[in-house]
Amino acid sequence: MGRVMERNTRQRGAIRRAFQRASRPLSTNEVLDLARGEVTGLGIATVYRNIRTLVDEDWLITVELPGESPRYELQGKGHHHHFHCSRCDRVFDVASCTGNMPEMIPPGFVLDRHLIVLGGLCAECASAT
Amino acid sequence: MGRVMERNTRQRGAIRRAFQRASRPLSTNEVLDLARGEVTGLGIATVYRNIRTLVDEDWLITVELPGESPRYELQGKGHHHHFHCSRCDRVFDVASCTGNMPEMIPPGFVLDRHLIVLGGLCAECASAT
DNA sequence: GTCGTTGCAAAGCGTTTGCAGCCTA
DNA sequence: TAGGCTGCAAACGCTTTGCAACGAC
Repeated sequence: MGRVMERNTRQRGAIRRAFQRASRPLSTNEVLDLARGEVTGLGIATVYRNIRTLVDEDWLITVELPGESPRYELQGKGHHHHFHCSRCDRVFDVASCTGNMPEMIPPGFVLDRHLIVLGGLCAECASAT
Repeated sequence: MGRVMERNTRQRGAIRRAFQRASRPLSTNEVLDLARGEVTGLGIATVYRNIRTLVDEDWLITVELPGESPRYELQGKGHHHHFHCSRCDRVFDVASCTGNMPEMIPPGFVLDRHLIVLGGLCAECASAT
């Protein structure tokens, strides 16, 4: 019994800070770029391993998007959805939810989750047109 | 100029029929399994190549789901969304749409698409519990 | 000193591509 | 018969894993 102590390495600290500073979900490569600002030579395998660990311990949640590699963001933001910018490829949080999902399902089906992904241009890319 | 004639091979015919008979979006492997019923020895590369061709000529549309490999279905079904069964992994069409997406986006963002994915158990899996 | 963690390189896995032979038109 | 199409195997890109060295506690 008893969980093994988790160690605080420079790498793990840099990865955690990348998420804490970001206001949006990050991809593995975005984390690698951000964390390399602190830890040069940081390996991609270390980023993958730490993200998995942080998801396992519920510090991060996985944000799955259609046709995209997963993003990750801090746990505890409550129910929300996401917006994917087709120009810069970044993902942003969207606060509200339209509700009335249950009306949409066929008879006999049991609904236990729903996901909404919006797409288009983020404010930055839209104004840069 | 002028497009090159497309040939009707046994393989392509079997792949087309798999989609015509299915009432739901199919994955590459589902297509392989179904089409192999007609064409033994059918190669997976042929399935990938034909699906790509059929999407390019708008005979099929791509159904992208978060964290899943893409499914494909016949073009021309109009606006609808999808339900993913977490037990059998099959995907089903869902007819209606809740609307009021535009209200959800942050200021400055330009919305050009939205996607809703419902999840849970399909009628078959739910009744088999 | 222990043993969790890291970087590197190799292994996996699903998808794509090169190629020689096949087969439709 | 031309050239699009197919099956096989190799190549790809992304993610995971094996391993010896490293370093947090």
